[in-house]
Amino acid sequence: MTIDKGPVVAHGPAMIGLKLDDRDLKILSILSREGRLSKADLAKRVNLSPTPLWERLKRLEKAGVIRGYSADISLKGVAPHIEVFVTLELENHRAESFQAFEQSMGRHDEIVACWAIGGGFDYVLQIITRDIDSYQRLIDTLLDGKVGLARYYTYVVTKPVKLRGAPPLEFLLDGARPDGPADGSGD
Amino acid sequence: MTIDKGPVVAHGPAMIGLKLDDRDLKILSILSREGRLSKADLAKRVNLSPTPLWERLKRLEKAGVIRGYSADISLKGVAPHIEVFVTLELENHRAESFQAFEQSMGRHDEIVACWAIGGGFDYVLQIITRDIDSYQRLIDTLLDGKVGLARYYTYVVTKPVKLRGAPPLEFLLDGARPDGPADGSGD
DNA sequence: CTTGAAACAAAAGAGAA
DNA sequence: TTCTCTTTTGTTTCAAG
Repeated sequence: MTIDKGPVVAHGPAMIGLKLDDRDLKILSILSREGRLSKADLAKRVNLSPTPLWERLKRLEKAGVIRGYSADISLKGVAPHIEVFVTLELENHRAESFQAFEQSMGRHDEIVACWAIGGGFDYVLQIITRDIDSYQRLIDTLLDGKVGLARYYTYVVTKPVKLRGAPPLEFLLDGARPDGPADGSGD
Repeated sequence: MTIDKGPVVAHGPAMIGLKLDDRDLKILSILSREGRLSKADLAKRVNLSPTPLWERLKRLEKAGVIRGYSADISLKGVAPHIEVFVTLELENHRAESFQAFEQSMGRHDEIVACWAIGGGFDYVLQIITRDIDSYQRLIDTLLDGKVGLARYYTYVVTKPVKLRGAPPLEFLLDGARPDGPADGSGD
């Protein structure tokens, strides 16, 4: 059975040179932490009336800067689970191997994220699964498949130290600041 | 169609003892992908009228199962940036070293996430920064501080293969399935 | 769980600065 | 243009059954 879980990666529309002013920044910054804030309240927080805010939002969403919204689910107190990071290397570096591997990523819900990387390994995987046992079964599945794994290292998360940051918008968009004071509030 | 898996009893450090039925699961699953869906629409999608849905949602939010909502920001085409994973080990493993290190995580917006891990390293860091140069400056800051880094490995992301998805709720909450059919409905 | 009503938010338009 | 103001439609929340 192949479940189409869809998109392995949803690239935003290839867009270029969208200009974001300070208010856009603030909007993004607020929404990245309070994704369900009403547009009216958001407008107040950035000193705008609803309509202009609404237009900015639409622009940001259309441009793919805001890719979507999501609820932050905590498994704590809901189900036993472990979180694991894996760095791994493929046996061979032919394009078809990469492709086969990357497609297999989409077929496992337990693999919640995957990045291709440089620096001694080919991929980093973030996995959430029930326990070590089902983690090992997942790895075995990957090993058994046509995907050739040369080696992999397992890092079990013992404690989340810092969770869920938004990208450092102010820092990235405002060249100079060493470590942005994320908030220009006081409007 | 609704698959009846029977209620699952939540457990964890806080021992909440929250019972999640199939509909709660579906609600979580939908909201984790469409975090700004209106409650009215969500109600329709799970065959409920607004009020009971509203009560379930409130219960889930109060219990901390839904921790919050956030907008997914994509910087593609908006700002130059690189994403980096770092595995690192501290020089010494005294409690105060860990504590100092973990506090320093909170002081840098570029460090978007950090996990304590077992397996040869102490931490995994996920970093988003402007370029290699500012990445290196960040590392230097950590090296200069009282936080003693014994060694660290840098993995620059070359391609996001699978973007952070929801935790595999159905899989975690429903014992046996190897790879859950994420959806129990044809609504 | 349903109805239904009052309070509130979203979306779109007319027009002023 | 970009914002404010206004209207219509739809959503949220809660009381009562």
